[in-house]
Parts: sequence; structure tokens; C-alpha cells
Amino acid sequence: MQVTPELLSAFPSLKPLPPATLARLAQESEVRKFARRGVVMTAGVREEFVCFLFEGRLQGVDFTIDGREVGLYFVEPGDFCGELGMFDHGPQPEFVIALTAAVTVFVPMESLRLVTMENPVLLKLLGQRLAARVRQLTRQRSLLGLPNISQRVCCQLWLLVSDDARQHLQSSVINNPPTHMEIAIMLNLSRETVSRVFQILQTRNIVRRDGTSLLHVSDSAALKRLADGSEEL
Amino acid sequence: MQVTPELLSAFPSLKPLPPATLARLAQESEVRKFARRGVVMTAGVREEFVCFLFEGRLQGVDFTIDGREVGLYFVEPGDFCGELGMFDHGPQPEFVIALTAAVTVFVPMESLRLVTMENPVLLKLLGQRLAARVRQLTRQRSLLGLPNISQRVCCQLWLLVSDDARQHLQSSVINNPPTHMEIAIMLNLSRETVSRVFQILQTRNIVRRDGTSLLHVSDSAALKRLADGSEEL
DNA sequence: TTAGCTGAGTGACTACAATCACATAGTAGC
DNA sequence: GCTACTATGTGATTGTAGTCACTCAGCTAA
Repeated sequence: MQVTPELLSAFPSLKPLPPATLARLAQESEVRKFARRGVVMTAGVREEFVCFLFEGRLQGVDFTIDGREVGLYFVEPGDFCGELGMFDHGPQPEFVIALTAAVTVFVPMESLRLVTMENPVLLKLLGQRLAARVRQLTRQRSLLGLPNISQRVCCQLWLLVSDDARQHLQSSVINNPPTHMEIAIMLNLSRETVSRVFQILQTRNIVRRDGTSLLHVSDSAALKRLADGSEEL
Repeated sequence: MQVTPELLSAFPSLKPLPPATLARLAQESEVRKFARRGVVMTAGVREEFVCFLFEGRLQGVDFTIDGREVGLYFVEPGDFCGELGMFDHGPQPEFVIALTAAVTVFVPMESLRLVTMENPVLLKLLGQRLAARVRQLTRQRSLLGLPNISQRVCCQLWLLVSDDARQHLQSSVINNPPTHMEIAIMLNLSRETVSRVFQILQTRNIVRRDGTSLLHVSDSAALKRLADGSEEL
């Protein structure tokens, strides 16, 4: 399918580029659609594209030697993934799969590399982005160190709450919340354990489910206390 | 203490820089020595230096909310740490502590930033380095997903084995191996558990301790099998 | 409507790693 | 040498999360 420069400029990281550059990139890029559970990027393969997510939700996942799934991060619309090879020409370290049906734009890595040479702004953005990834991985790692399981779940939930709700301890809504299974693989837990924690949170009126695509966080303050360990579940 | 350009050029990442640049950097840098357990970098602080390790061994560590220590990575001589702020001016995400007495060179981040503008080679190196860090964090994360504890320990041990010993399944030696405690915090285990796994490995003649600073891996093939799960302990 | 699928809730049981509480061995400093 | 400290080894006990085996709810596609 045809990619227009306008489509590309919908992505915050590409927006600063000059129109001519966007036009060139657009010509070389392609739209790819994925069904739920589709494999967007394959681990160990030198993917020659950076994947920009237009619609849907992706997840970076890895597998342990014994086949267990490990959740790494989520990709939200406007964001991108598969950019690691931009820096070291190495293979994609993890799988990226579609959690929902997704629309993406694949931009060839080599073209993007040329663009960064002329546009330091993009290079800088990519660097910041990679740094953010390291910070996220580090935070997630220290989350896994928590010996208390419900605290781990609450911390993860807390990270999904919007920034301003976190700041002002307001009640808020999480759109398209991850399934229990998805949370479980992020936190090294079994699905059942996550389910049991959610049960407690719900009976305590801290969170409330609303259909499959909404999760209300009614009592942000309590969730925060559980997340930072000042209160036990 | 005075830093000479020669000292700086001992670091692989700085070696490619022109002598004049090295001389300038050397003037602005300083040697800092740390005792065992000394804090090299503090989490949450905007450290204005990149730390190059000359002698000794450092470890990046974080702490969970409840105060538990979490091991993230090791820094070996010739390598550096604290470079994340180069990309996004953000604070240092984790602590770095000295595992042994250590000699380091602190290079001001701002000077290094200026140098990268004139020397794309350094910029590229930094990017590769950050990418390597992401890969390492990802690998470590999937290690934590292993449900079998001895496999986890063996995997970690396997990562400490030198590359060519890994390739050819030769017996090899790990210099200054991490203590059981250091391994434990990297793998989310208790010290005792690590100790018990080592006991089994030793009675099976797979590894052998030689004083405090050497660990012989006598049976690399067995270690590999244990690491990849084709054999159980 | 029905079938089929995925996600979620729940009880019973169990394995296993953490914890505690020591003992012992190295090493470093004086 | 002696002392102090850190690293390591080991048993007993216990808590707790994983696993298994279900049921149930909600969605969607024939």
C-alpha cells in the first residue's frame, strides 16, 4: 500500500524532518497490517526495517531457553520499534508481536540511516529513544526484584496509569489494558497469580473492570501505596 | 591526580581520537580511586562525568522499593559507565559500586559531548555501546524468566566464560569471579541457593575453585548442557 | 443458535526456594 | 600471631507461588 509523506509526519519522531526527506522516505516505505498475534519482528534476524506503529498495540517479547514467554515492553501508536540495528547493524534481539490487529509503516533502515547523517535532529531523537529504552529496561528489572508479588503487580499497574493521574492521585482509566496473561509474562508470574491479585484489588474497590477494553482505577492513592510498599495487600 | 593523554588512549573507545583532542580531554579529566564497596555513581543524580575504568571491577546495581539489592551488569577494565546522560541529559538510572578497589578516570560529560560533535567515530561507538547495553539487559531479562534455578545460575556462569572457551568447549578460567552474593542479586536468588548450586557443580567436577580469585571451569561441555537445559542438575 | 475460542476466576495440592541460624573457612590488618 | 571481617557451606523449617483441573463469561463467526 502507498505511504504518503503526511502519514509519516504523523509520527512525532519523523515530524521534524524536511518535507523533501519525508517524501523520499515515504516512497521507500510500506504499510504492513498485522492480525492479532501476528509476528511483527523476529528475534535473531537482521530486520532491515524500522517499524512505526500507526494503530494497535505491540509487545516486545522474548523466550527463555525452555520456551517460556517473557514480556519486555509495549509499543503504543505513534511510537516505533526495531531500531536497535540502526546503531550496531546487529540482529533484532527480541520478537515483537501484535497484541491487537495493527497497522504499521515499515521504513527501510538503510534509508533512515542516510537521513540521520543529514539530520542530526533525528540522530539525537534516536539516541534519546534508546536511552529511554535502557531506563525502561532497568526499571522493569528492579521491579522483578520485588519479593512481594502483589506489590509487583501493583507497580506494573501503576506504570500503566496516565502521568497526570499519577501526579494528582485522581481516579483514571486504562484503555485496552493488558490481559492477565500479558501482565504475567512481564512480571515472571503465572496467569493465575495475577488473576488472584486482581480479585483482591477489585473486591477492595481499588480497580474495576468495564468490559474488555477498559480498566478503571478508582482509588489511585491506594494503588500507589500498594505499589510503593507502604501498604500490604 | 594528573591524567595524561596516554592514559586516555589506553581506552579502546578513546583511542581513535586525534592526539590534540585527547590532550584537551586529559586536562579536564581526573583520576578517582575507590575502595571496595565505594559508590562510583549515584542513582537519580545527574552525574556530569563519564567514568572510565582503568583497574578493578565495578557493578551496576539498583535497589527495589523495599531496599533489596538488584545486580544489573559488571564493568571490566577498559570499559566505561555512566554514559546514559550523554544521550538524554537525564539522571543516572542506577548505582555503580566498586566490587574491588578500583582506579577510574572521570571525563566531563559536556567535554565529551563536544568531542562527539567533531568526531562521528566516537558518536558511533557510543551508539553501539548503548545498543550493546540494551542487548545485555534483554538477555539478562530473559535469563530471569527461567523457572529452573540451577539453569539460571549455569547460564550466568556460562556468560562469564571467555568467548573462545565457549566456542570450543575448552576448559577455562574465570578471573576474579563474582561472589555468590553478587551472582545472587543478579539472578534474583538468595545467596544460599547460589551456594548450593555451586556445591553440586563442584562435586560433579564441572567447576573448581582455586583461591578467591580464580574459578576453573573444568567441564565446559557439561556447563553448556546445564545452561541450555539439555541436562538437569 | 450453536460451536469454538480466548480470557478470567478458583480450589487443592505440592514443590521448592527463602529464611533463619548456625558453623567454617579464608583474608586482611595490626 | 591474633582479631575482625567477609565469604561460604549446610540443615531445618515454612511460606508461597506454580501447577493442575476445572468452571464460567464474553466474543465472533458459521
